[in-house]
Formats: sequence, structure tokens, C-alpha cells
Amino acid sequence: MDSLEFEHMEAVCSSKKETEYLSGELIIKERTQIREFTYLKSGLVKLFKSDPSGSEQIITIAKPMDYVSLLSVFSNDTYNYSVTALEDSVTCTLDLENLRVMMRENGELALSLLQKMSRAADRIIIDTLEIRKKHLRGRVAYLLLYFSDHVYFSSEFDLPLTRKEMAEYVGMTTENVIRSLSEFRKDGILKIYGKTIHIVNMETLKSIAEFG
Amino acid sequence: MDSLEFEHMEAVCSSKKETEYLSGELIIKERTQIREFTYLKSGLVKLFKSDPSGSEQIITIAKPMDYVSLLSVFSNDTYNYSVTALEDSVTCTLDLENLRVMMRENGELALSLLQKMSRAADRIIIDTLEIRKKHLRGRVAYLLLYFSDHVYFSSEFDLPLTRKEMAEYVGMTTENVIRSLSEFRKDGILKIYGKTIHIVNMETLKSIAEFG
DNA sequence: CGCGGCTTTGATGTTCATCAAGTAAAGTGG
DNA sequence: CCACTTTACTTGATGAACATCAAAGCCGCG
Repeated sequence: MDSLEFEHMEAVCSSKKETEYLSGELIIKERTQIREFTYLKSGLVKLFKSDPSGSEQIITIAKPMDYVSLLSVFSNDTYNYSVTALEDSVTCTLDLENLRVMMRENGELALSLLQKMSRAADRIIIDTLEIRKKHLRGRVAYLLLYFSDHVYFSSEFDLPLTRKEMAEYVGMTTENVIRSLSEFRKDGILKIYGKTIHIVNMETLKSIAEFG
Repeated sequence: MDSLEFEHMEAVCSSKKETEYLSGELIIKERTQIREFTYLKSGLVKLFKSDPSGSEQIITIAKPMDYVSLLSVFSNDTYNYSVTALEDSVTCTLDLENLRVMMRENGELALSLLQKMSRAADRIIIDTLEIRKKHLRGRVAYLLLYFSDHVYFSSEFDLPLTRKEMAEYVGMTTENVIRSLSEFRKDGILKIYGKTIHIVNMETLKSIAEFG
């Protein structure tokens, strides 16, 4: 959200509460009651859905100022996904009932929330379709570029996800994520030191992400 | 939307306009300016995104009282998907600027819109993840059950989609949609007369949809 | 130091897309 | 309304993409 909306909401809400989480900690557990509206103040988190069988699918990754209690907040009474911290993170929570009252009284606030929620949902849907079209190498490239271009703003960064999580994000197996990464390394597109990624040949990676 | 929201919006909007479309007609063209808020009054439509290369991906299918100008409305100034009628349909459009003004003045309206939009987006995301997990036969089964359980409320119905469109919806090839259908027929799960589908063995189909 | 989780690579088999070719159905123009 | 063209549907054969299985190295942590 931009700073205007942000201040707007802060001003409007008396019941703001901050909570710190360590990397790996569970922030929201699916199927629990939604009582609060949550956004991310700092850090990085993943939103995901897990199966009875234990497997997980990552829906999206949320950055500071993103709403963590995504869509379900206003449509459901329980979460249908979980959230855990990928890095040490701080969340802000507002009492949901309180926020609802505010929105009823203040259409401007409601409209700006609607706008922001729409943007987030839209991006998830578009990205999912985009990823579905691609072959495995293209998916991995797309993911690396996401971190490079939209999260860390650098061609060198530490992956906040394990290989397994990367696989869960783009719908492939861990082994094939690794294979794709290894191929990129062999082709001189990347340098890899464990979780540290250095994108050497950005152009090639971009064309793989687009056409692969 | 439920009838309360519905009346609410009707009452609030002076500029309502109805438009009829024949099956196959384009209702919204992606990348065009969004000027109106549109919902479906009767019929059935598909929302889809198309590639430079000409291929299409179906995002979802909208039923009467669903919002057709889905998420983009409040987050974008242009549509990032197209809409065409799958059956003869009637849409209702409201002037978007007008609606925005109403929402600012009327938080209750804004909140109810937010709720409804959230529900729709949520369903799309969940369904997409659900489909991604499944094998081809499971995807086709899932799709058939969607029509049976949520659109036509009958075990016998006419598919509103071509085989190709079914493929575009669930992310597989036309040939494999057909192959799955043929297999279901051979296994005595379906009877197929062109576009008419009769689900004979509902239980088996459900278990394929769930575990396939 | 040893255990468990994460990572990596190779070998194997399955699932699926692609290609090809033919039939049926649905428009289209004379 | 009929010949003609196009679009939709169907089946089979082939190969490519991908998941699965297996085994080993690595790293952090108790």
C-alpha cells in the first residue's frame, strides 16, 4: 500500500498491534478463525496451502506493506492457507471487526483497501497462469528474476526459499529445480554458492524466463 | 452477490445498462480501457487471457450474478483478460466512476463489494492450485463435476465448452481431454453424445477428481 | 561426532505433448 | 438446399518432458 493508504489505516485504527517472528515461524495457520487483519511491516513471508498428505503449495510471497491476511479476510471466517516467515519479520495486526466498522463509516478507506486487495489477487492469478505456461527451466528462471527484480533489487542475493520450496511455488519437483539451477550454472548464466545466487547473464536468463 | 447486495447496488446506481450477447460474442477485450463495472445477469461466460502466439488460457467461468469485470476493475485501468459468452447472455453495466463515488459515500456498499470480489478471487486461486495438483484424468473429472454440481445441478448436461476450451481451462492439450473423456466412456463412467454428457457413475468420477 | 534435513547427480519409467491422419459436424456461399 | 470449406472431434504412434527412485555428499546442530 502507498503511504497515504498506510497512514489512513493507521490513523483510523486504534487497535494496532505489532508482532515479531523469526525466520521459519508460523504466523497464520490455515483453518483457524480469522479475527485480525494482518499486514507485513518488515521481512518476507510465504503464503501456502497444505494437503492432508503433507505436501505444500506456495501461493505467493508477501513483501513489506503487503497484506498477509489476503483474500479470505473479507470472504471467509477461517483462513484457507497458512503463512510462515521466510526471514525475520514483523507483522501489524488490526482488529478485523474494528476495521469493518471503520470501513462502513469510511468509504474512502474501503475503496483503497479494495484497490490494494484487487491488485494483490490479480498478481497472484496472472503469475500463476504465466508460470503454468512455461517449461521447467522457464519457471525457475522466472522465479529467480522475481527475487532479483522485485524483492532484492540486485543480481546477487540469498534465496529465501529452499529448493523444495521453490518447487512448491512453481509446481515441479525439488530434483528438477536443482537440475535447472545446475544447468544454468553450467551454461554460465548463474553462479551458485548454496543459497547465494549471482545472476551473471541476465539477458539469457530473461529470455529463458520469457520463452522457456 | 446475494439479493441484498444486489438491490443495494441497483438502488445506488442510476446508470444501469443491460446488454445482450449471443453465444460466442466478445464482451470484454483485454487491454482495453475499463470504464464500466459489469456483472452477469443471465447466461454463462468465460474469462481468459490470450497470448501473442494466439493461445488462450481460461481463468474462470462466470455464472449469473458473478462479476465479470473481475479484479482488474479497481486495480487497473485496462482489462488484463477478455470475456466472451459461452451461452446467450445478458450483462449489466454500471458506470465505474459513478460506482466509485457511491462507494466513497457508502462504506457498506464498498464492504459488500469487497466481500464478493474476495470470494471470487479466492475461488479462482484455490481452484487453480487444486487443478495443478491433479493428473490429466483428475482435471477432466474435476471440470465435469464443476458443471454438474455448480452450474447445471444435474448429472446430465450440455458442455458449454469445446474440448479445446476445456483443455485451455485445466492446462492440458485438446487430445488428452478427449482421451480422458473416451476413457471415462469406456470405463462406463460417462455417456457422451457430442457435447451432451451424462455422468453414469458419479462416485467413481468423484474419486478420480479427488485422487487423480 | 553422528544424526537428520537439505542438496546434488544419475538411471529409469511414466505421463504427457506433439505429430499425423481421418471422421464428423457446423458454417458459408452459390 | 446442396456442394464446399472450415472447424471440431477422435484415435494411434512417437518422442520429449518430467516425476520417481536410488545413492551419495554436504551442512548445521545437538
